[in-house]
Amino acid sequence: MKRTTYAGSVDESYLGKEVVLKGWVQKRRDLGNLIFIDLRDRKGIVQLVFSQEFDADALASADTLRSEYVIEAVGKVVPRADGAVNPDMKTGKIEVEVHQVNILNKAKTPPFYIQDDINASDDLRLKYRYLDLRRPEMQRGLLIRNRITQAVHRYLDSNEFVDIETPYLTKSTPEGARDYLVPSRVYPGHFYALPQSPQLFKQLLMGAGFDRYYQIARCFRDEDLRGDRQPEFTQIDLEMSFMTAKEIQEMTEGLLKAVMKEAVDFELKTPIPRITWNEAMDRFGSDKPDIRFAMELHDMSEAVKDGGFKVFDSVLENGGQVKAIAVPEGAKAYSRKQIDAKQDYIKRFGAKGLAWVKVTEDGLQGPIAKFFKDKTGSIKAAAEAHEGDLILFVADKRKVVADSLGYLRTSIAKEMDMIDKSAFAFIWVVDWPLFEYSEDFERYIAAHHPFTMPNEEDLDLLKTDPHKCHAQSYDIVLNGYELGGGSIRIHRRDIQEQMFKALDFTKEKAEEQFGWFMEALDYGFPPHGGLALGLDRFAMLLAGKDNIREVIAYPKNSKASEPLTNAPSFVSGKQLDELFLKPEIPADAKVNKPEE
RNA sequence: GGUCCUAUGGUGUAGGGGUUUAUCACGCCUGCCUGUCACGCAGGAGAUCGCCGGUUCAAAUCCGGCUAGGACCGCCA
Repeated sequence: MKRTTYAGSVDESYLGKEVVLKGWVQKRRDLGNLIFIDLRDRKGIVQLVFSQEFDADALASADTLRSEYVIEAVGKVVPRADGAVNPDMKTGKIEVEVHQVNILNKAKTPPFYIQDDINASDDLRLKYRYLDLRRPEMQRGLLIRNRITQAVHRYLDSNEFVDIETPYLTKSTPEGARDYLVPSRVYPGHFYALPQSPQLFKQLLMGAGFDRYYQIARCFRDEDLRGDRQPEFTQIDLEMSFMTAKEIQEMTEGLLKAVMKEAVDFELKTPIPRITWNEAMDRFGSDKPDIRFAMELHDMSEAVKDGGFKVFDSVLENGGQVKAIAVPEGAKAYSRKQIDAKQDYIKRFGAKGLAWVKVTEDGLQGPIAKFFKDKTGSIKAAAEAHEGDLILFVADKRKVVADSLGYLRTSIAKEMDMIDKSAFAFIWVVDWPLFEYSEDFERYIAAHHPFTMPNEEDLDLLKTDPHKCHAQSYDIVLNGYELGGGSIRIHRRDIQEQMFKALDFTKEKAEEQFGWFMEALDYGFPPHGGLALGLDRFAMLLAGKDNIREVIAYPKNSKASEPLTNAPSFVSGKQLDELFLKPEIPADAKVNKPEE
């Protein structure tokens, strides 16, 4: 029997017609000689009715049906009686009088309900991911993801972009994240690496003359996981020749506009606002500011200077900053205990403390208020605070101040419900530093990546004082998440060589690692640049989720394993022998995963 | 590598040394029921309270270790 339509698609246009439906039993309501079955497929749910009046055999069969049985049902679509209409259901005005039903497969009772708003653990959901994915909410997320990628293909195709695949088995390169390695059977002791991104391959495609490339590409980074980070993730990867940073951003805005329209029917206004990296750090304490709410950081140096509060004074004398945010109506909302908890939290960013005052009708109140009795007006003005507000101060080095207040800003905004959850607030963060100092490596590393073009006016600095250079790079930020980033790339060998030099590469090391790439720059390489968007994060944000696992069909758990297949796993000695591998596992190493 | 939180029938939970035969809800099973849609009613089954050890006359409960999961810091060019 051929399915005539989806269960969830049956509507009044089918009235009087015979339909063949296939799907899962969502729910059985057995009233004796009258049985209702909610039949579910990916389009929704329709009510089946079984009665002797339609077919006695079908009624008998319906009695044996259980949740999640897979069935096919033949019946007539009829209107429901006046009192039996269910206004909460899309298909609530009709039902299907079944005169034939076949069980296609039985089902065990699932470990959790196949419905939205379950609170089963993530572990259980991942182990039975195929059941989790039956839930409409999960299907909705994957369908939004699908609409995004379909819109991307359409928009880019209509703008002359060429979809080209790049290798997954490629060369390990220094810098950046830890690589996933794949041993070579043919070359003992040699390894491929899974790509952290198609970066150099897409640049070479510019060298090849394709001038507009895109790929929805999987990327791999062997680092610890977070809610917005998986070891394998998907980028919408773009690269363009002969375009300025501004032109690339405009092309991206066109893409975002198309995606927002098609995926969630949101009218994105362009141009998207731009902010420099410096301004983002100063005003929001973050390089990925959430601009759905204000509560910006304010420099309090002048207002608190010479107040006699030693903590502030000594920080300022040592070239640090005193900055603050004013929490609207925060004086009542935050108890001393809650402020202390915030203080404990920001210590992880290096903050030594969190100073605060409450703005009341009698002036400032709080442990440090006594230092600023005659400065109430200037403090209120500097912090843009009003009566009833709570002013939170952090005094420290620039980065500590930014991290701490940036965190406080977003966490308090969430707690105080200051965020419009229906908003999609995009912003470009431009003019990034070219380098950042790594405490770990005790040297400068590329802030974006080593192929990023410095600002034209900084090209001389690259030779003399490279670490002051800013870059022609840009991030696109959505609701406080780094949605994507890109840059104009270096297309001249001399600049690329200077870049490696600034990164403390010896000439030999640069040649060994990237000689193959730099040689390409010698053969008429066009100016070019591009950008990559994180598809998982994009889908997460458009689906209104707070974890990218919710929009990935088969994600890893937070310990980088996959409970469904139980990957990673041990392999046979034969497999290891073929690859010339011999694991040496320290006695204290954790080697077993659950259920091994 | 570090910090914090969690672990009790299939699922989610209550219980924080002995009034426990471990609470409740949903689910599951059996029976009844012709207008349900969170169907209803009656009955029933289902848990060695994550694992190991310690304290104690007595441990689901207190302590230690381990394991697993989650969040965060580091890490993520």
